[in-house]
Amino acid sequence: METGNKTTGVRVRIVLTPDVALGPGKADLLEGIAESGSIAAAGRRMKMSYKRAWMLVEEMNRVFREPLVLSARGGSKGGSAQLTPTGQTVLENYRRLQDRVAEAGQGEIGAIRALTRDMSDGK
Amino acid sequence: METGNKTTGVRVRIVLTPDVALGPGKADLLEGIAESGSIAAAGRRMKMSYKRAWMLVEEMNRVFREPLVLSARGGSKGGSAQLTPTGQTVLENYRRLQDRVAEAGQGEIGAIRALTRDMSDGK
DNA sequence: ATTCGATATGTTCGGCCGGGAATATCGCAA
DNA sequence: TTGCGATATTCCCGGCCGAACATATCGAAT
Repeated sequence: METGNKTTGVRVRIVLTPDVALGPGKADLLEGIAESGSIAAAGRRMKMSYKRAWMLVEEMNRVFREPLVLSARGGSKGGSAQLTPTGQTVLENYRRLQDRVAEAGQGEIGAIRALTRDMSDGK
Repeated sequence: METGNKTTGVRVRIVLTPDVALGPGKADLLEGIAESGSIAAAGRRMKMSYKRAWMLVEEMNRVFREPLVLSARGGSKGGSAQLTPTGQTVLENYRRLQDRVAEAGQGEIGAIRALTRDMSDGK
């Protein structure tokens, strides 16, 4: 289905500035916006408050040279949001990064997981 | 110098259980313990309170089948700590994972960074 | 003009996470 | 046997983060 699961596997974060990073959360948010055409809907989908979703979008739009998300107020639907070409590029590259990481690191990840205690056996 | 820098590049976290993960922080802590032979010293080195360092160690020792760190109280130096073979294996695999991720993802990471606004020149 | 739903933004409030201090315990060495 | 330094553990407290409310604003459609 979709990637970037939180409760298992590996998570990748690109540290862009000392206090701004791009990880699974923002990537999923971008994807949700692209699919739903709305910041609010994307936020609801991942059980995130609109305020927080909007703050993440605002943060992303700040750190990149061009905004990743364009939003519009008003209209028949009340408003809308969509990814810019830059936003699509960032999302695509992040998803590809996730895939490559999962593949390139499967040996090490497996080696580490094999040493963990829970699940795998009964309990 | 050393790996696993926090303020730049990419960070990898292996989610082991819904609320326990292995990331750069714990890896650096393991490395510090291996080098200093002390939880307290490793914590000081990375400006982390002893309490927090000890809690992280305790957490790691719990999620893995065998402890990653063995600690001893008393003695001429007051006490000591060292990595078990399992601990060394985990640390080695994590470091190798970091390297592989950095290499395998350099294209995507570069593509994303190239779109950011700040510091792209030397600095 | 009124309605509607989403964007945009401020404010408040509670939880919880981590730091710091305090305390106990251990074992070797002097 | 006393001292030392690190491990082990508890308690308190302030700060920060996010949730939840509360508004304000916009624009197309009715």
